[in-house]
Amino acid sequence: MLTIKFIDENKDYVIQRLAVKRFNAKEIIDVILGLDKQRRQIQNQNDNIQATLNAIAKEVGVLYKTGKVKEAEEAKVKTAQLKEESKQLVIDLEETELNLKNKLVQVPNVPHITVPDGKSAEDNVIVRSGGALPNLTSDAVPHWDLAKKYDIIDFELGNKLTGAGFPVYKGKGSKLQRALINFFLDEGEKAGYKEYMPPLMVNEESGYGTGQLPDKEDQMYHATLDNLYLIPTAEVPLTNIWRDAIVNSSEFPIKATAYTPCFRREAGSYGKDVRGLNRLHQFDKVEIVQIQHPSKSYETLEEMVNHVEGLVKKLELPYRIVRLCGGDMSFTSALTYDFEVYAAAQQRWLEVSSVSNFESFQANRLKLRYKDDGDKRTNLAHTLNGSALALPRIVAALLENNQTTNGINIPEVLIPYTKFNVID
RNA sequence: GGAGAGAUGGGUGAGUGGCUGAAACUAACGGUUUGCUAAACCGUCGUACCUCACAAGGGUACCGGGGGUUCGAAUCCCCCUCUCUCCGCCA
Repeated sequence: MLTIKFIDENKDYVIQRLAVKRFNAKEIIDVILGLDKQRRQIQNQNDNIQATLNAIAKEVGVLYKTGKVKEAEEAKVKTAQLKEESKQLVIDLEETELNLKNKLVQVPNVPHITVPDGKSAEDNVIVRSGGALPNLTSDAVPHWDLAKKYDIIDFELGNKLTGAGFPVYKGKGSKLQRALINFFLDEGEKAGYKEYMPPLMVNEESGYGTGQLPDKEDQMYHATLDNLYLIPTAEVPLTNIWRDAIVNSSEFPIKATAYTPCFRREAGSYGKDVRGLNRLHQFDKVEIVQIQHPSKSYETLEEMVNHVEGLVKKLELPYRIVRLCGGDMSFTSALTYDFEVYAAAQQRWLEVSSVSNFESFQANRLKLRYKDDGDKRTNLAHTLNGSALALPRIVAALLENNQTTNGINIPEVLIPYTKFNVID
């Protein structure tokens, strides 16, 4: 959520930059600024009435104490009408605030100045790429066939236990998951991230805090009896740690990482996108989060991108980093880099990480503020997060790219974790 | 799940209808003094909104959340949430 102040002070810029996200902001911004003006007027009126009421109440107290009962009774009479007026104003105020908020949450984050114009994924800009594309033999097969051949991931068994999109990892497949998780967490720790193990279910407030609610409600599994949501990403519990917090800027950067399973309903997905590990309802991911001073958040974004790049490099996967264009960016992001790895048998680039700077968009909802030393004022912090990394598509690429006639080779860096060097 | 107790500012904790946005102590920060890993003393020390220059000043709201009684509520009443203790159940 953008702040009204920012919109007010940068109206033309906001309209112009939101056009890059294919969002026409002109009209809604006028409505927002109008509602805000109205809101201030109403509050001002009501404050004045309250002040009068408070004064009368004080007076009545004194009159009673000095035995002037008659005068006190007279003073009381005056309050009735003021209270009526105030009541109506409070109703108006609440309604106006609600309207205002409803409009405000419809406005996406303003894309950073470097975000390219564009409609869809076609218009994303490849920033850089690395790693060599493997030369597979002609009998190379996609990962879902390999999973079956070596009996390491069982999709049918998952169907039996739960349903589509809930695979069962077996034997070396299971150990590979564990290895990747530990590898990612260890790398995160080396880079200065503090490890957390958060709850996998969150309450409504947390859902609102990071923006999954209200609009992405149907993407989350909802335990209605207790009104809890299964997390779609560790970003939700991890970032909400700092909901309603005021930190001293000397604590920046705050760096947190967590491994969690992630649960996504993925309503509306179909076709080759959901084949095998490409898209699941439950998957494992290590997430990194940073909270940073606004003046340094873009340096931090670069640092996070470099961290993720280091991971795919160490896994020896062919990758490319793309800067998302306005049309392909998420609602909440100001700048996003996607990481894609090449799955050689499917001959597809698979998105494995998305690293974003949300600037103060998320912090505004979270009420995550900071204070500079010696300054009484609070400001909104900047939040950033990224996957480092999501497992399934990494596994898909590892299996497909490293297949040989003798089995699937494990990248060097993972062997200390898997304790085996080939899946056969 | 049953019974009871409780929820106050960074922490401890006072306050049961007006003089309380809230004592006291403590932590933190700034300063004075003395000087050796410190003490004493003084000062500052919640958030949001309105007015307004995001200054000073003024106003309003907030003592877990919501509603009510009253001229006036941290204080009384109702509902909810959470925490603690005991019992039950249990990895």
